[in-house]
Amino acid sequence: MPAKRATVRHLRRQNRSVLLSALFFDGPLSRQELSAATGLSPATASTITAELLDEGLLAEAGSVESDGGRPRVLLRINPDFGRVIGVDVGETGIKVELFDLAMTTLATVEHAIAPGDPLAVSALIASSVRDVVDGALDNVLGVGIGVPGTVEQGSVVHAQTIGWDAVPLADMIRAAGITAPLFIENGAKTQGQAEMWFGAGRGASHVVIALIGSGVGAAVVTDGTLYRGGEWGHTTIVYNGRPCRCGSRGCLEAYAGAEGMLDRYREALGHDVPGSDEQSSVDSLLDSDSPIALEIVAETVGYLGAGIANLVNLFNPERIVLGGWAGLALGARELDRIVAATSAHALRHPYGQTRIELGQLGPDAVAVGAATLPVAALLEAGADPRQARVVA
Amino acid sequence: MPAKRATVRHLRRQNRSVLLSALFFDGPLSRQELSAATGLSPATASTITAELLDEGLLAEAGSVESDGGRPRVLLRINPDFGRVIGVDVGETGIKVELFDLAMTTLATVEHAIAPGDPLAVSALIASSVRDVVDGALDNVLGVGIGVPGTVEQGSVVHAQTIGWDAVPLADMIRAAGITAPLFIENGAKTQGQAEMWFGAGRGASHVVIALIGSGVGAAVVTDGTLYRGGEWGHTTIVYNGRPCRCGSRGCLEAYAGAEGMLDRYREALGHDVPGSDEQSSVDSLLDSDSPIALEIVAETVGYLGAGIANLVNLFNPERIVLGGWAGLALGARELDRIVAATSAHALRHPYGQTRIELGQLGPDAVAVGAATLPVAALLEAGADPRQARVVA
DNA sequence: TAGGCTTATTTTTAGACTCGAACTAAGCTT
DNA sequence: AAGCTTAGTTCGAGTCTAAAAATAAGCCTA
Repeated sequence: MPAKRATVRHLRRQNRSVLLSALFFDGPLSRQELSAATGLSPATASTITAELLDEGLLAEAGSVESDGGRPRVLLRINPDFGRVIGVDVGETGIKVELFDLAMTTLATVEHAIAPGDPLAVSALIASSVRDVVDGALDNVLGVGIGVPGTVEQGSVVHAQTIGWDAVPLADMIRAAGITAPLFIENGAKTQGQAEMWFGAGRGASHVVIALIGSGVGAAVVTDGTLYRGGEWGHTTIVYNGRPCRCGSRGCLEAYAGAEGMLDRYREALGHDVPGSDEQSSVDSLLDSDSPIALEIVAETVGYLGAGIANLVNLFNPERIVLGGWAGLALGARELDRIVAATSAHALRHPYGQTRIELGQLGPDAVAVGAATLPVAALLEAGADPRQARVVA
Repeated sequence: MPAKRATVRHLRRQNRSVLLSALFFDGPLSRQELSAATGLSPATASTITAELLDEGLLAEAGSVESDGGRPRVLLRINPDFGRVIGVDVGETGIKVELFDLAMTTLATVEHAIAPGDPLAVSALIASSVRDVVDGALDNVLGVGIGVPGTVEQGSVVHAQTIGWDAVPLADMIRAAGITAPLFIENGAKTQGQAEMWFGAGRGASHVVIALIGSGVGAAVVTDGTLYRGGEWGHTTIVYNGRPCRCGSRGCLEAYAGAEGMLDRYREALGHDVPGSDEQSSVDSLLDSDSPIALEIVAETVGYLGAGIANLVNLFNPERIVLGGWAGLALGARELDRIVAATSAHALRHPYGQTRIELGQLGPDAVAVGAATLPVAALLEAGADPRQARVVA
């Protein structure tokens, strides 16, 4: 039942959408190039661009001389048509960033948060949003918010690690006076979206972005669209294995997550791991030459390889992107062995079609990815003229 | 980059498609009901049905009297517009079935095959297709073929269990004189498709169909569309566990597949399992009251639950359909315990949104599912009039 | 410096399509 | 038989894309 009736208006929306997307992703293009890139006739490309220019969504971006012929006028998305905001709600703090439509960072604000107080957090988000736009909220096309948990109907958040249970975040932020459209999504997915648009996922359409931090998550892209689920970390990989904080046993996260890795290290050592915080502890583990540390790292690589192999077998991706702070730290030193471990566990055929790469964006990508949500909505709706704001 | 330009012609195709789909899935409908069901205006519903009636794709199906008003004329897909054929290529034999567009079985042919001889099999498929239509090949809209392996570009088959490596099956069948359009797909997926259209998956749009036979596979439906991959059986569930026939260790299949289950039973018993074939051996295991058998079954339920939980966590389906001959045999006796084991391993939240059910179709569903492939193509393309055959 | 040439856009025109409104068809009730 | 009710069709308006023709804007050459 996904098929939906189409009316003549949908045509224009759809074609506006492909045209806008072509411009967003493939930089400034002339009308002619646009026509070629989208498959639209030059006539249609022309009328649509005229419309979009008129609405202020597009802007001219110089022209390219030719050797004997009318020069092409380049067009691009007008970066100043509106602003988008990305919010990264982490386990210990929030980060709010303001972007223009070229995704250039214009302002950033960070605050620490205490766990378990959604009301305070939503108020903090609202005030930070106001700070970052300096009061000019009417120019904001939307606010994307990445949260460390699952999101229902785009508005209700369940985030165990910060003690949120069925928090109606969208309503709360609106109640705090933010009227711009809100887009709430799992942080792993916003980070995955960022890698897809601007990082290691560019150009591919079947990708798994594996995110390894304190916990373990994954974002799955199939046929170019980001998939909803993705609780890869709580996939059983050792039946009846180590207890996991989720209540089950033998989850991948309990072995390959930073916390699980350090727990195992601690047990093997018989004492605490050096390092002031989790991140430096992981570094010290990875950099240690002691046999115990080497063994723990080798084991981790093995478990991670098996976990990645599961993704390869299930999703048959053309690319696997290894990200997350712990994933990047481990991958920077051990990528070859991770690849080998994956190969040992995966089916030959899907494995032969995939490539494992390191993520290109740091964990800050959560906010960028969150900010892409309103942009994606804009591109997808073809910036429906019926919703377009009048630009004075 | 998935977005594609739209022309005014696509409109009609799309609307023909939704209208045809409504009729296919929701039985005979009047034009008025069609208009309501599809969202099309009565005018458009009328002109499109007129067109389709004219082309022979639709037929009238009586009328419904009303209390004081013009009676509604019911329309349905003309079952005799064309025939479709479903082929089930199994590990020991093939089955070829002929259907009309109401998916009524009109003829069936079965043959045994020897493994490792693609040429003979393709010739056998071709001759069986000819047999089943009694020479009337020009009436056939398409032949769907379910194979026990992976399919590339819809034509090249890799099927380890019958010794096929990169077999260009489509070309071979065409070379054997079958000119009808061919649709080749993994058998687990065709079976899943059958459950979606006619079985336990009806009406849902996020479903995982778990198929447990000698081996283990899954078909994943997201947002109403069947996903490509799905090598669930070779997902690591016991790190460094039992060797699997795929070459890796600890795969789910080595524990929850019929073969793996019987292997473990055999080891525990210390001697062979009673039963003339795999299927009867499984029955005897499931029906036995011996402590060893009970223990093996309980273990299997546990592994299977963990495997299903992985699917729940990863895909967040609204429904899990347990199928395959061994899955049905096990599920018929142990569904409650399978549900409990799944619950023990899955995250509470996605688990709360899912329901586990038994498949409603037997393993014969492979052929039916295969036959749905050309039907799906017909519905999806809206039976493009430019491709429609002229019906004398 | 004026034509000619080349390439890029815009205008014009034709054709396809959906929708709303008016209209016709086909039954039942009184 | 007139009126009522519901089903389906026809017509006109409006939207949209594509192909073709026209125009714009440069370079090159004589």
